[in-house]
This record gives sequence, structure tokens and C-alpha cells, in this order.
Amino acid sequence: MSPRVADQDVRDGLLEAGARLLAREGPAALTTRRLAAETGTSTMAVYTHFGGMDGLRQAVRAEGFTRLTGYFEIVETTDDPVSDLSAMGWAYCFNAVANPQLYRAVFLEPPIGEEDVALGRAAVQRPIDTIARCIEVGRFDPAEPESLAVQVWVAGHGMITGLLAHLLTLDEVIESFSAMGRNLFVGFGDDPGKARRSIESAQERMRDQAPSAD
Amino acid sequence: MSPRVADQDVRDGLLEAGARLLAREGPAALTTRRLAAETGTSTMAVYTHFGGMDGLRQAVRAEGFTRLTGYFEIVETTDDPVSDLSAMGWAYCFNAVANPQLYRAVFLEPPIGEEDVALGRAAVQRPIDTIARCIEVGRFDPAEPESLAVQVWVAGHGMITGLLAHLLTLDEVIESFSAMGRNLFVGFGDDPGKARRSIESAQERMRDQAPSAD
DNA sequence: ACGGTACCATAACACTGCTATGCAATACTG
DNA sequence: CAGTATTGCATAGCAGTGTTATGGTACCGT
Repeated sequence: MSPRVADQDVRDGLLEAGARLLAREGPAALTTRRLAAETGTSTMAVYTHFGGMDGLRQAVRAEGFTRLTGYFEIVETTDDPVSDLSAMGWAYCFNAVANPQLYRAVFLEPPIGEEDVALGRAAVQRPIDTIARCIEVGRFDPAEPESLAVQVWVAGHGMITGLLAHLLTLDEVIESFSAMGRNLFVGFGDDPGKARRSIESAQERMRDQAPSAD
Repeated sequence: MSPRVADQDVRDGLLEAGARLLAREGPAALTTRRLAAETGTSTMAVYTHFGGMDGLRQAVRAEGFTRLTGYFEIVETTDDPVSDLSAMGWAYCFNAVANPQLYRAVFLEPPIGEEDVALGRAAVQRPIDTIARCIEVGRFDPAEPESLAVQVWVAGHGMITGLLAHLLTLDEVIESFSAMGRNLFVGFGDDPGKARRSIESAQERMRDQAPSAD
């Protein structure tokens, strides 16, 4: 199929340039001719490697998922799973704020293929495991971790998209983040005081992981 | 400025055709030439009336806000403000499911002009008033209604966008809708039993307001 | 009735994704 | 090792896009 090494180089170059162009100049900059100029090839390379712009966008989308997984992994596991979960929430926000255009492409565009949905669900596996741990140690009442994860993700995703559309300010997001976290965690069964302290400790843990423009 | 009546007719025709094309065939169908063909004029009409495609898209956006306001207004005010608030949540979802492309254009695109943000905040005035009523009658603890409204909107918006991106299923949305509502309302100070009953009554009230394709 | 103005139809420009064609270099095959 | 087959990309072109410049035309105020 793809025996030569140089082919993979061109493919990776297009993917890297695509993610970079999208992140820095927005979706309008993601054109075949621009990609050809950036990678020193021609527009046809996009078709041989991705079948067209839609295919390349889908690949960039997958790249965004893996980048998100990376953000989740910088959160270390402690003996306070609620704090870990909150920290992942902040990591999620940092990823979105650091790469807003990529976040848009990944989570707001309608999926080209169904395999993207599978990729997305795989990316949130670690938060789901953390929620399961919250249940195991008795912080949350027994429940389906996936069901709780949906609520947590909805809260984070809703805040991020509201922020990206300029319908919420950053201050509102920060305030709501803590408030919604408390309300949800207490609703899940956690003690109000413990929930508040876990959320604050997460904020402390993530303070130095400030978002850096990519 | 605009003395003749026919001018307004052309403007309204473009706007109506724009909203219809966007709703039925998606953003790709929203082109100058297509609009010209639909309204029986030429591409220049878009420029005289809206200054370009961006201006027309912005106008369609505003149309989407007013349509949302209309959905809120079909919810009658009762003596249970928590039920009213939940019913508006369902109305919000119905609007989004009935006009997904319009919802995308209104709430997911980055705002062209800041006046759109003001329009959006005006559209959610009625839910905010309802939250204020929840506080007045003692169902919610004293708080800034806007602060609580942000959390409610974030929950609804997050679920809708997750649904539109095929990252959530309709079943997940319906389940989460009730669960998040309960968790948030109880966090706001409501009695768990009362919250549950109000949400269920809202679901009952809105049962016949099923979303119809536009 | 006439000047002025606002509106729109026509045509063109630069740009987009995409396809057909051909060439060059690689990989298989005897 | 020679010859062929195949893969990958460069070139050029097509149909489509938003936008602009240029006219013409119908209206409005006087």
C-alpha cells in the first residue's frame, strides 16, 4: 500500500500543516493550494493521501482528539478522584482555549464519518474511569459512570462553546465552572464541603498548567 | 433612506430565502447566486441590502434569535416557576431540533458583530425573569438570576451542540436533561422532590409541542 | 417634466475544490 | 540485471464561489 517512506513524509507534512493552518488562521486558510504551498508540493497530494479536503479535515479532526487525550494525561492520578476529575475539566478547558479553532473543528462540525464518534468516545475514557473511581470510593452514589460523564462533559462543552461564540465571558466561565461542578458533584452524591475542597484543590493543581498558544 | 416599499420586499425576500436555504440545505447552499435565483434578482441585491454574504448571514442570525424568543413565548406562566423554567428548556431544545442548521448559525458561529451578542442576551430575558421568580417564591436560594441562568443555558446548549455534532444520542440528551435539571435546581436550593415533580410536569406540559420540521 | 438618486443586471476578477492528463521515479517480475 | 507496472505528484483546466466595476433603469423630489 504505502511502501516508501517519503510518502508518509508528505502525508504527515500535510496533516501537520493542516492542523497548524487551522489553529493559527482558521478554517478559511485550509485550502488545497495553501497546503500545497506550505508543504512544497501540489494540490494533488491532498487527493492521493486524503481523497480530498474532507478527508484531510477528518484527519485533522482525529489529530484534535489525540491532542485532547494528551491534555487529559497531564493530570496525575491522586487519592482524590473528585479533584482529579475537576482537574481534567480544567485541562479540557485549557486545551480548548489554547486551540480554539481545532476545538471547533473537532467538536462543532458535524462528523464526516462515524469513526470520528468512536474516536471521541475513546478520548473521554480516562474521565469516565475517574468517575468510576469516584463511585468506588463512595464519593458519588452508585450509578452508570457514562451517564454521569455525559453531564460533566455537557457542562464543560457548553461553557467552552459559549465562550468560543462570545456568548459567555471568561469570567462567567470560570465562575460557572466551579458552581456547576459543585452542583453536579453534590447531585451525584458527594458531600458539599468535600466537593468544594476538591474543586479548589484541582484549581490549585492546574494553576501552573496555563494555556500556551500553540 | 429606504423610501420605496419594493426595496423592503427584496430585502425581506432575501432574508426569508436565506433562512429557508440555511435551514433546509445547510450553509453550503447559502450562496449569492443561489439567493439571486431564489428571489428572482441578481447577486448585487445581497450587497445593496446587506453589504455582502457576511451581512446576510448576520441578519439570518438575528432571525434565529427572534425565532427562539418565539419558542420561549409559547410557554405559559404558571404558579410553578421551576416548571416554567424546565418547560422553556424543552422549548429551547425543540427549537434547536426543529431548526438545527439555524441553531448552528446562531449559536456556534463566531459573532460577526457585537450587536448579535446583545440580541442573544435579550432573547434569554424571559428565562432569566423566570429564574428570578423561582428565587422570589423561595424555591431557589437568593442569588443573581443571571449567574444561575448561565448554568442552565450551558447545560441546554451543551446538550444541543453535543446532539448536533452526533456526539450524543437523543436518548442521552433526554436522560441528561432531566438529571442535570434536577442536580442544578437542587444545587440552587430547591427541594429534591419538588424539583423532580416540576421537571416532570414540564415534560407533560410540552408533550404536545412536538418539534415539527420547518 | 426634469435632474438626481437609489437599485439592480451584467460582466469580469481572483479565488475555491476537484478532475484529467502526463511524466518521472519507484517497486515488482522474469 | 532488464523490462514492465504501478504509484505519486505537477500541470492545466473546469465549474463553482464572493466580490467589484460598470452601466442602465426606474423611481423620487422639486
